[in-house]
Amino acid sequence: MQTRPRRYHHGDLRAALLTRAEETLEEKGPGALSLRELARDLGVSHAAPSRHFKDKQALLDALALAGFERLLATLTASQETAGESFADRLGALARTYVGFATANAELLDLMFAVKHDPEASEALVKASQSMGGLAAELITQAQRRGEVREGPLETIAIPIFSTLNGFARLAVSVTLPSATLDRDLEHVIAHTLRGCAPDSPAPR
Amino acid sequence: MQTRPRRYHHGDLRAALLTRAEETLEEKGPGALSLRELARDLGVSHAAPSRHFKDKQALLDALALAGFERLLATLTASQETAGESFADRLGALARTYVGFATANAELLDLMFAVKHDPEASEALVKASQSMGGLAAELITQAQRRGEVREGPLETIAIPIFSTLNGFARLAVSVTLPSATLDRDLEHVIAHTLRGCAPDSPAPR
DNA sequence: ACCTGAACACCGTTCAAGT
DNA sequence: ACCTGAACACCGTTCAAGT
Repeated sequence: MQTRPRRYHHGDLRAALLTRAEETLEEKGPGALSLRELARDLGVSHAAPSRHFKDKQALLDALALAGFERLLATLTASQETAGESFADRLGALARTYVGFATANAELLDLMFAVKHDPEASEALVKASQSMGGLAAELITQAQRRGEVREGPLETIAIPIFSTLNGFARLAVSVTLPSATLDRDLEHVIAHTLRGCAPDSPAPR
Repeated sequence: MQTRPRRYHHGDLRAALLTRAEETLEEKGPGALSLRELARDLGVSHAAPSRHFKDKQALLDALALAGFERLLATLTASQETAGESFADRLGALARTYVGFATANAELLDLMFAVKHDPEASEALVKASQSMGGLAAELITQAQRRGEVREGPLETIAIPIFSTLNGFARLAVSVTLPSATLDRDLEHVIAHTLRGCAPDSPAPR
């Protein structure tokens, strides 16, 4: 009765699992994520997912990795439409980062979770380091423009990224009231800019 | 054959559950935390924990709450032995915070987890806000001493706490290499101090 | 190559019943 | 008041077997 032959079950179980998993992750939290339920939702047997992910943890790792890739792409795009000044670029980065965090709260939690499979960790470390690379670009460029103080990269990049990621995660946890979130973010950006400013030129 | 009569099972199941839960949390991660195994470890029936925690989540919430209380106590103590200057006090706070984070990685994850029971959340929000109170004290005092720029409290406290908590969580996740952790923390402290410094007095 | 079905050992939660 | 034992509905994982 099917007009077109149905392919395997509907094409790409692996991708379908990831998509559906991320939906239920964000909707119902990580505790409610069950391989069996995923399989049920997609109309395959409960053992089918094991063909694509050896483990439940393997699926979570894949989810986290995809999250890093998406975040990195969004951050990179934010830099392309931003102005030239460090203030503009940092602002764009921060707002994009926090936007991603609030829209993907559980996913962000997963991405920075303490525990991962040792082998998947490698890919995850690499992915999170690409974000460090992006921050490095931003800063060295701003240093060349004289908008950021001189000094080894990591003495500036790590504090900035700590602040950004820290604020994003506070925003997403119960800690910060969401009513003042936008305003608070602007304070964080302003504060960060202060900390990056070059030493005021000797007055004369 | 017991020389002394055994009390109920050994006194305080609730406390015993929390203690044991935190041990296995830090040892084997949150996924390995099972109420049934906890009960087995303590030699009670698998249904016994439900007398003290209506839920698995309730136990996790209690764990998080205890974590906040312990962290707050440690931070408060760190201020009592620290010097008078803002640099000293902030440094002591930061080192203590990061020390707690690395020693209690999984617990910190739990404390700032996205999802909690609505009713437990209230207590958790209150607990995390006491930390805000501690930061507030630190800053207003430093403002009075002229070591921190003027301005509404939240424009300084939120950025500081974001940085602190952000660094602590990066340190604990896969993101930062542990080899340079101490050095990186000092950079973060120095950077934060810069961002808090009062405007340089008008030269004359 | 990809999936199924049955099986195994484990969960969390509930509830009558015991002391 | 605090705990037990059985029961229920659910897991993740494995493995022979099917196509």
